[in-house]
Amino acid sequence: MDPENRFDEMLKSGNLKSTKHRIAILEVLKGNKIPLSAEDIYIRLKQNNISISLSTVYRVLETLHEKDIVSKVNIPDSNRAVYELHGNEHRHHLLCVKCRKLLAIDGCPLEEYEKLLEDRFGFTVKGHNLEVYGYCNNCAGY
Amino acid sequence: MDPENRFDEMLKSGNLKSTKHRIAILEVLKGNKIPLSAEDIYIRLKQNNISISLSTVYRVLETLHEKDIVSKVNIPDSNRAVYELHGNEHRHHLLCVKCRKLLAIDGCPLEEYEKLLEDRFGFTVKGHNLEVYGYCNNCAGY
DNA sequence: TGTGCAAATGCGAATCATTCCCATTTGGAA
DNA sequence: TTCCAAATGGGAATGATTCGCATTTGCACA
Repeated sequence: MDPENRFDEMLKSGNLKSTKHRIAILEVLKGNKIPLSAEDIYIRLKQNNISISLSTVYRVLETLHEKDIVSKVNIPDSNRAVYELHGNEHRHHLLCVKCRKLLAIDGCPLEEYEKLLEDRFGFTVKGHNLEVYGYCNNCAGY
Repeated sequence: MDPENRFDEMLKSGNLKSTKHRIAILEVLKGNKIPLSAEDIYIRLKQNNISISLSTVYRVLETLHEKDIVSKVNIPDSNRAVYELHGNEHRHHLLCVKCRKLLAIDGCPLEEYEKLLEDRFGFTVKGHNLEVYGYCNNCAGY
């Protein structure tokens, strides 16, 4: 199945209309291994001569995030969020505080921990945010 | 040792001058088990007839955070930060997305995981942010 | 294949936590 | 007590994100 049809399916399964902007944003995300900010996406779309408003980029990302099509990553010590198409499994990232590079980590160490918290606190866990930061191997010497 | 002297010590050990505002902020934090936002602290100080500027509250919190006297907690899905006096060990929180209550969790499940990441990615881990969210036992039924 | 209407979008203004600027005040070393 | 770097006040600036509202568009149904 070609990518655009796959995106159509994803949108339909979330009861979302399939619009050229949503497809275009999904395509930008698909073309990047690194999570992108709303503005990054906006700029890439402009470069591809796609006319869109920054508000729309935010709205689309928010919508796609609600439908679990896109995941939202909060950058530590910053008020920026970045977004990525997620496969089915959720993941976390390593942020280099020097070069600001983000590395994706597959898997998540918190599954049993969440169960423990549910037992201990009578809490119904819906999710978590985890970002790990430090120095990447290029920046390790400071 | 009385609390004020203890705060003096904490400030001195971070090469910080001991000012009445810093002491007052530390006292507010000490009097609250729940992490407070800069504005929460500002309001409490005003209620105690302490004249202070909101900028100063932010600056003091930032400084105390840098010196590891206070820890900063980012609230998921919000651009607010809250602060608490931390004992020596770091901790995480459970956020109820309905009533917005924060529950402190003692301990941290990520110590070995960080070592694993260092080995796997050649990354020097400096820290992490982890917040878990869901429904507390009062809000569990939605 | 047209029609209608809810959903999506554009665009600029508004929000809101936080930071910045710079003039004034203050802690504490000497 | 003096003096200077550090701390503070207060208001403006920032910057990411959201909101309001008029306009456009996807698509279900006729």
